[in-house]
Amino acid sequence: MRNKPATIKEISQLLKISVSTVSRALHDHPSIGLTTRQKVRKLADELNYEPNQTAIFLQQGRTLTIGVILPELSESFFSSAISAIEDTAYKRNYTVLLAQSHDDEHIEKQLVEKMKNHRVDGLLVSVGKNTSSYQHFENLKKYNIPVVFFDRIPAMQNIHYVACNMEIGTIEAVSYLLKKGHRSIGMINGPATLFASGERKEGYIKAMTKNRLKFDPSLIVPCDLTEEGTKAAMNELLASKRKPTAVVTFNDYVALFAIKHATDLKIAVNKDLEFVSYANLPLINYMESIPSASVEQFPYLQGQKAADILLDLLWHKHQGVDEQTAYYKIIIESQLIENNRTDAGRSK
Amino acid sequence: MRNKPATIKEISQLLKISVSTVSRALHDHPSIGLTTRQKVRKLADELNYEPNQTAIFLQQGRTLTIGVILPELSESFFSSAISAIEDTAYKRNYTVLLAQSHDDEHIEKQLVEKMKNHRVDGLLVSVGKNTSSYQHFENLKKYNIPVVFFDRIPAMQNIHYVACNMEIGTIEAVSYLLKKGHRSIGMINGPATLFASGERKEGYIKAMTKNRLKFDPSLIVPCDLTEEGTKAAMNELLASKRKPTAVVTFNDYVALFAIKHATDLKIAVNKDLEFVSYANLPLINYMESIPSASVEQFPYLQGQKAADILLDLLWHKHQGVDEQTAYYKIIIESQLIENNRTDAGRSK
DNA sequence: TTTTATTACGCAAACGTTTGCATAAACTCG
DNA sequence: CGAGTTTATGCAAACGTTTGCGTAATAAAA
Repeated sequence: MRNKPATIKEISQLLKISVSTVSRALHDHPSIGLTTRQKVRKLADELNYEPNQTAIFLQQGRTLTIGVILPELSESFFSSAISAIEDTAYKRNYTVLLAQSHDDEHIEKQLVEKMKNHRVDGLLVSVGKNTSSYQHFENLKKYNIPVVFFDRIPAMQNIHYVACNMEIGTIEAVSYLLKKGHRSIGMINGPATLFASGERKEGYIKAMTKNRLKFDPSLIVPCDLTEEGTKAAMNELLASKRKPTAVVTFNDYVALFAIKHATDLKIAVNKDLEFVSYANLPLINYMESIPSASVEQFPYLQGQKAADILLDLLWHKHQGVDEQTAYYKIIIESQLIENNRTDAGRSK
Repeated sequence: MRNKPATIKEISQLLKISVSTVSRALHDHPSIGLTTRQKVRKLADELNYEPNQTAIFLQQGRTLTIGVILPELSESFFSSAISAIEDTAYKRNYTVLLAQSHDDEHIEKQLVEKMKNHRVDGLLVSVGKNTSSYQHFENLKKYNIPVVFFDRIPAMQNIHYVACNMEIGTIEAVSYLLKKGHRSIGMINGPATLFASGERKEGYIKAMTKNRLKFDPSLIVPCDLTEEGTKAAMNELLASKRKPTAVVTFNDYVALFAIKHATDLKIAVNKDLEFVSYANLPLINYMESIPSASVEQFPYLQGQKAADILLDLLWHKHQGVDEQTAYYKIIIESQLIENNRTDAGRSK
C-alpha cells in the first residue's frame, strides 16, 4: 500500500470509467448501474479510499466545522461548555476547531481572523474580559458567518447569544437564607465593572424588597476576587454594625477563600456564619466545608444551547433560507441548588 | 460590501492582470514589480481579501491543523492538557481540531476516521480506557499521518508518546512519609487492571526496600475509585493489624472520599492519619483538609511536550526528511509536591 | 419500423489557490 | 547595434471533488 490516500481519479482510471461516474457511484446516485456501482465500491474498499474533505470543502463552500473561541480552556466552566459543544457538534456531524484567547483582545482578534481563513461555517464565542472593541465580530457579519455568543456577551446589537441570568438565582439564594431565619445577609460581590456583579446586586436587592426588608448597602462589599481581597471584604463585613450571619459570595473561589478565613477566625462555618455561592467548581461536592447552597450556572447547558442555535442557523443557511432577521437571545435562569452531597453531577 | 469573500481572481480581473501575478504580489515574490505589488495590496485591502485556506489546503496537501482526541474534555487533567496543546499549536501557527471519545472505542474509531477525512496533519491522542484494538491507529501509519500519544498509551510497538511515570513520585511520597516518622503506611490503590496501579505499587515497594523496611502486602488495598469502594478500602486499612498512620491514595477523588470518611470517624486528618495523594484536581489548594502532599502529574507539561513532538514531526515531514525510524518516548517523572498553600498554580 | 422514454454514463466547468515554465519588454555591455 | 541578461508578467496545470448538461445505448410505446 502506498502512502498517499487513493483518489477518485485513480479509481476511475483503474476501472476505465469517468470520475463523475465514480463519484456518483460512491454516493449511490440512482443513475448509476448496479454492476458499476458494485465494481466501484469494491475497488474503493480495496484501495481504502477516503474522500478528501478539503477538496469537498472547497467545492461545496462549507467545511462542516465550527470555530470555538474561549478565554481559558482549563477553567472548569469552559471545559464543561466545550464538552457540551463537542457533543452537540458530533451528533450533527460537525467538527470543532478550538482556540483560547487568554482574555487578550489582540489574540482574540487574530483567532477570529484565523477562523475566518479556515472557513469555519460558524463561530461560538465567549468574549475575553478585556475586549473593548467588537469590530472583529462585526466583520464576520459582513461575510455572513453566523456567530453565537455565550456566557460572556459583548455589548453589541443584533447578535445571537445564550447567557445565564444570575438575578433569579441570587433572589433564590437570598430568600433561602431569609427563610432559614437570617436577617443580616452579607454579599461579597465582584468588581463593579462586571456585568455579572450588577445582576447579583440586583437580585440581592429584589429579594430584600420582596420580603419587605430594608436594604443595607453596607452589607454588599465589592472584591477583586483574589484571596487578599476576599479577606479584606470578609473583615469589612464582620466589622459591620449589622454583623451578618450569612454571606453570599461572587463565586466558589471567593467562597473558599472566605471560608478559609472564617475558619482561621474560629467561626463555625454554616453555623455561626452560613455561606451560599455560585457554582464554578466541579468538586465542591467532595469537600467538607462548603457553601450550604450554590447558584448553578449550567455551563454544559449553556454550551449545548449555544451549539444548537448555531447549528440551526447553519442548517437554515444551507437550506437557502433568506437572511433572517430574528436573533436568538436565550436567557437561562440560574437556579439555587442545596449542597447536600448526595445529588451528583448537577452541572451536566 | 457583498457577502461573498473576495478572491484572487476578482482582484486580477479588476486590475486586468493575471491571477498568478496577484498571488505572487500578495506573497511578496521578488519577481513582481513594485508598482503592481502596491496596486494589488491596495485593492486587496479595500476588498477585505482573505485567502481561502480550504483552497490552499487542497493545493498544498496540508491543513496546518492537528487533531486531538481525548476521553473526556471536562476532566481537569485533560482540559489542562488541551490548554497546553492549544497554546503550543497557536505559537507555531497550527490550529486544533478537537473531539472526545467518552471512553467509547467505537466513537474513538469514528473520530479517527473523521480526522483522517479532514486531513489533519497529525494527531494527538489519549486512548480511551475501554479501547482494546488499536487497528484504527495502525491505519494512520499507512497514510503517513503522525500520531503522538500521551498519558494513556496504547500497547503498541513503534509509537511516539509522552507519559508520566508514577513510580518515582510514589517513592518520594512514601519516603516523605517515612521521613516524617510513619512506620505503617497504607495505600489505597486503583484497580489492578490499570497500568498506573502497577506503577504506584512498584513505587511503594521500592521505597520500602530502599529504606530497609519490610513490605506488608496487606497495607495495599485496591479500590474501584468510587466513594463506596474508598470507604471499604479505608475500613479495611483501619482494621488492619498494623493500623496505618498515613495513607497514600490513588488520586484526589479517592483522597477526598477517604478524608471525608476519616473525618466522619473523628479521625484528625493529617494528625492521627496523614494523607498523600496524586494531583488530579486543580483546587486542592483552596481546600481546608487536604492531603499534606501530592504527586504531581504535570498535565500541562504533558500536553505541551506531546504537541511539541508532533509539531516537530510535522516540520521534518514537511521539510521532506525521510521516513525516520526513531520514536519519541518521553517519560516525565512525577514529583512530590508538599501542599503548603502558598505556592500557586503548580500544574501550569 | 419509427418515435419516445428510460437508463447509464462521460465531458467539462467550477471551487480558489500555488508554481514551474515560457515570454515579452527593458536594460546592460562590449 | 546585436547578444546576453535582467525584470516583470502571463499561461496553464494541479490539488480532489461535485454536478449540470449532453448523449449514446437500450427498452418501451405507437
